[in-house]
Amino acid sequence: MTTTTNRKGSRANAEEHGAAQRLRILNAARQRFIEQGFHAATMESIAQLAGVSTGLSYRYFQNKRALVLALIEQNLEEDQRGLATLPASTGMKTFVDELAALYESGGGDSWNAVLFSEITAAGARDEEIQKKLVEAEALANDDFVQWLKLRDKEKSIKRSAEDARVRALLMRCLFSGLVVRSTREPDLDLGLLKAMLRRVLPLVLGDGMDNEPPRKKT
Amino acid sequence: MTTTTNRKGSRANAEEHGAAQRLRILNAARQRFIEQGFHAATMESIAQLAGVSTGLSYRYFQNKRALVLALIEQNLEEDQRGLATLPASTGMKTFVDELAALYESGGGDSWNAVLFSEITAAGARDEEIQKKLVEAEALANDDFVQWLKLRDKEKSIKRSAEDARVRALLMRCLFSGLVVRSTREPDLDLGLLKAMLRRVLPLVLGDGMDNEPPRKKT
Amino acid sequence: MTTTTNRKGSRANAEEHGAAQRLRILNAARQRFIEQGFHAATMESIAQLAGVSTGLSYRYFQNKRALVLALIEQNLEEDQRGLATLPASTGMKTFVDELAALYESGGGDSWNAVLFSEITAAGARDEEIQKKLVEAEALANDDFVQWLKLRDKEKSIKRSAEDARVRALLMRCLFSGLVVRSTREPDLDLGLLKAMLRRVLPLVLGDGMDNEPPRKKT
Amino acid sequence: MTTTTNRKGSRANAEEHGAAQRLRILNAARQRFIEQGFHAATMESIAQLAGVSTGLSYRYFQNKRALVLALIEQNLEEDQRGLATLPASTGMKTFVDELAALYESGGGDSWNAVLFSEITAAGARDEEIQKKLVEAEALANDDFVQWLKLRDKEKSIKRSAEDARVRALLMRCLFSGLVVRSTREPDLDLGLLKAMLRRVLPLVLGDGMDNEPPRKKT
DNA sequence: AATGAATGAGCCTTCATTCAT
DNA sequence: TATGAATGAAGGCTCATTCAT
Repeated sequence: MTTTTNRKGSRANAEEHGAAQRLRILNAARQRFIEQGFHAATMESIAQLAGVSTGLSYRYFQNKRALVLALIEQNLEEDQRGLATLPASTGMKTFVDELAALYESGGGDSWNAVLFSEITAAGARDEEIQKKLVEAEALANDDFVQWLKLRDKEKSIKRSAEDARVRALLMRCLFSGLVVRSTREPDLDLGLLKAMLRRVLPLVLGDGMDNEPPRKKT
Repeated sequence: MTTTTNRKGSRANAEEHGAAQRLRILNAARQRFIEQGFHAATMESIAQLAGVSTGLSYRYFQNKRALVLALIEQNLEEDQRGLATLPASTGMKTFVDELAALYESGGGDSWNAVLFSEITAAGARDEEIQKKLVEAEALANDDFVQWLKLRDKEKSIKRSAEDARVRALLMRCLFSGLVVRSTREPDLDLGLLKAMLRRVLPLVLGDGMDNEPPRKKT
Repeated sequence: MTTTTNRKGSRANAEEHGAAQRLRILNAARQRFIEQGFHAATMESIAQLAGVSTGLSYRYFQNKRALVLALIEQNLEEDQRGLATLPASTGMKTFVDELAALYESGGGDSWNAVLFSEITAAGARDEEIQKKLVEAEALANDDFVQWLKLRDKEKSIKRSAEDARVRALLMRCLFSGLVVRSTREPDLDLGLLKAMLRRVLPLVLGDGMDNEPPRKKT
Repeated sequence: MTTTTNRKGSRANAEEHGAAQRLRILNAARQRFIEQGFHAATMESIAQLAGVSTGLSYRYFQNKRALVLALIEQNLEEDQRGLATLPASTGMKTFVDELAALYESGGGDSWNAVLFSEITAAGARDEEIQKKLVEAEALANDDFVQWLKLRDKEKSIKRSAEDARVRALLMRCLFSGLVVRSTREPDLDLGLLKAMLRRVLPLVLGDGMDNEPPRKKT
């Protein structure tokens, strides 16, 4: 217990406390949504898991939907953090292993397969969620494009700006596809998966690739 | 009131009638699930759209969940029908165009993006749905593997049995990924999408590919 | 139990049944609103009193507010029925007695003092209720103006059209005032009340009144 | 922070401060009750408007109901103040204009039409409120009776003691009726209203009136 | 086979009130 | 005196499912 003697400290503590509460509720929501889905998870069970009263949850989140919006943000932040700490020199082998691990664990945390589908579905029925979702995806995509460009530069590979966007798109499709498939083909042979990844990831990472073929106009 | 003269005819008519009713209810459910999601769509609105009473719906489907199970089956059948009529000689250009169209339309009918996510999410909370889903995916996957093998044979390409499975897996990941992304990146530049597909589809179709690299043991 | 042999009869019964249900719920609502007020009366207690389930109430009334709207209509209808059966020849003595009785009983049924205030207050916070209320009042006012004119005609009294409106307004103010006062001065000496009425009602009924003074422009 | 040098001064300051706080809270409650009604107005919004914390409100008023009780008192005091400053010589014209203005403004402040109905309704559900309300009405009535008597004396009119009570009752009924009608007939033609008042107010003020008719026994 | 009225459990949300600081 | 975080009970409303007809 930090005891502070001045108001500023006290207020800072209150803010910290509030942020911590908020996070606990949000994490509880994440867990319950994953376990039971958005509709089946009740606000009461979320509050209970967070160790607060139902009413208090509504001080931190306007309503149940606001939890989804906050989760989207949280996911984006975690993605960005993850990418920021991924060395540009990361080799294919690492990707193969990490993607396989992702598959095996059902999408990890921020890409949890069930949550991913729940949020996608929720977006279809709620304009605000959809808007937030599209925005977050765009930002995440930009981040990955930047990462690819940085990687090219480090490896002294010259490629067109569009090329990075094409590769990022492929990566994101693969990624999303893997996440979804992890629930629909949970018993997939990981060896098969890795073989697939080893075949397709070079297209994403671009190592030793020929110059991309010319793009046709739409 | 249709008057039938013999019992057999009458029963046959009745069965036909019943099957038609069932189908109308199922289609209504599909439409409502797509429009409003599984939870928001009420049994009453589904029955209304189908032109029957609420009570009658329960003669054809034991409960709301049964509608999801039936939809999974319906999707599988439509996939199978689609693959059965897809010539083994189909070239990459066709695939590129069809996948782009799929993206643009949000996943078409049996792969409707919203329904797809709804069902994925539903599977996470319902063992029976999950079981059915996994089964259907396995069958659909086998079908595609067969199609690839047939294609290789027609083109007189010799490949290992596993190679087809690897390529099928890639295709399914791509497919699922595209469906999901169509809701999360609805404004994606279709030219970019096609460029991506032109780059990756050769890996699936295997035309002009080098021999696949040796697979490591898991 | 009336047994009907044809569909029409059956449907008619269903409609009758529905109307009866609706009425029972509405009357239950009236009673509970009077006893407990609009906010304190719960939908459950209303349904219970009506002998139906909570859910069924919502088949007949979209929401709690709709009960208020229906009550306003019901009140208007009862007022109109009451006025329609009030002989134009009704003398002052009858009015005095009836108004005193009204006071003593707290406003009777359609003018129940508590309900009256509840609805007035509700109107202040709900535009739709307010609109309905104003409409109903205007209609009720017109009715009373007509009644006064009819009375004048029967008594062969010639008065300006505006005169009837002035007297109707006075009557309505008195009426509303009495209703409200019946809760705020419940122990009022009825003799005093009657004395007051005997003094002011001639102005309303116009018997033996001088010609009204000329009206100034606003 | 005001620094006071002696205890007495300090306590006096504190008391003043407390009274001011109390008044600010009460006025905030009045405003919110008028805007939103008794139930819709939350203690938090009242405190906020008063510029104090929720918890502090409970130091000045035991609970939400206590605010209503205090408002009834406040209204009574304002009425008494108003009457005390109303010259006994006030003529009918002034009354007509002031009552019309009252109508137009929805009852002014202490007789605000919405608050008036809210409080009336609240009294029906709460014995303590009802008691206070009846008491306040009796006092206000007495005041008006006194005022009428004073007026008679100034005009050297001799009337029975009961006569003043009859006229006071009429006035209060008119008053209450006008207040209520101002919400139920907000678009009333003010000319009509004034015509009505000019006709009925002589009965209240008693100027040039014949001796009242003999009163019958109840 | 067909209807749709009826049920009732359950969820989201609000808010008067309390209390640790 | 003052704060505002926290509680928790309760209410409006929905909807899957049943059942009398």
